[in-house]
Amino acid sequence: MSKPDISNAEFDVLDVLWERNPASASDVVQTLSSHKEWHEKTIKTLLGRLVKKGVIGFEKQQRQYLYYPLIAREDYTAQETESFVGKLFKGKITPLVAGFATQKTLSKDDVNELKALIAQWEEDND
Amino acid sequence: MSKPDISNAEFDVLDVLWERNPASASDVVQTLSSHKEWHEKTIKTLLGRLVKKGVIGFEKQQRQYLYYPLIAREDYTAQETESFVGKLFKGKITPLVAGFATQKTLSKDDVNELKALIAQWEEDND
DNA sequence: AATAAAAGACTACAGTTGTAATCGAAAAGG
DNA sequence: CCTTTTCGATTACAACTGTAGTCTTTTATT
Repeated sequence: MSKPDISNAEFDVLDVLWERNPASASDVVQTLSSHKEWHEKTIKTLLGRLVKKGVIGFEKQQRQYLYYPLIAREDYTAQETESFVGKLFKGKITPLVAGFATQKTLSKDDVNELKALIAQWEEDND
Repeated sequence: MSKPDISNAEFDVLDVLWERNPASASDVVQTLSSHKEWHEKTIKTLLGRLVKKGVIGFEKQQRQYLYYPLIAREDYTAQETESFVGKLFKGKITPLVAGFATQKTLSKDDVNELKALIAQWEEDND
């Protein structure tokens, strides 16, 4: 049951499928062509690897395959976030946010969103 | 000038040096022995790789080397955080915190710390 | 002094990753 | 029908990783 490791390149492909699903290999190639200079073959390889890892599935449509994700983006991000925060911040988000704040400068909107989030939390558990 | 990639195993070694520095190879072996079942040779290899990557340095003390980090943990975490948040949350921390909150449940203390952080921010930039 | 233990250097080796090229079958074009 | 294009499948191949083992040189030990 261990989460299959998804490499960086694989992630970019998977991310396309999370946005637009199902999609054929050439759909993915098209979508990625705007911001990546990857050869078509490279993308096909990555799709194949994701299939082998059980991260995405496909169904044949005539000769082409239509691919789709087998895991939800939220689940993936939740897991990754947990391990990331665990690894670098002893599992606490506050220092992450603090560090982020000092370096990236939060916008007023960001801060308001955070406040709203906290207010919501306090309303839920009091 | 590209930040050298630090692998997971390498990170664990580096993390020891961030806590206790300078340290000899056997110091690191000792420290890691409590929570990792790594062979001494493995750790030596990792130290060597970190040196080659320019992530840590050392100075000879008689026959042994004393290793020390060449990059600050804060700098490393800042960079990693930025790329992590950029990759998974379009660069916004709020959704990260939100996702974290729904899954990991924040403690009252966590929330208070966040509030303090925000209050501080608002005081600084108003 | 002879030998064993210990340190770092070098070597090993399979699995993963990035980045494709080639191969065989099928479909589309002429 | 024969040729070219297009799919997916298979193969390639070097760099990076995890995980040590061997070699050489020192320094303890007996």
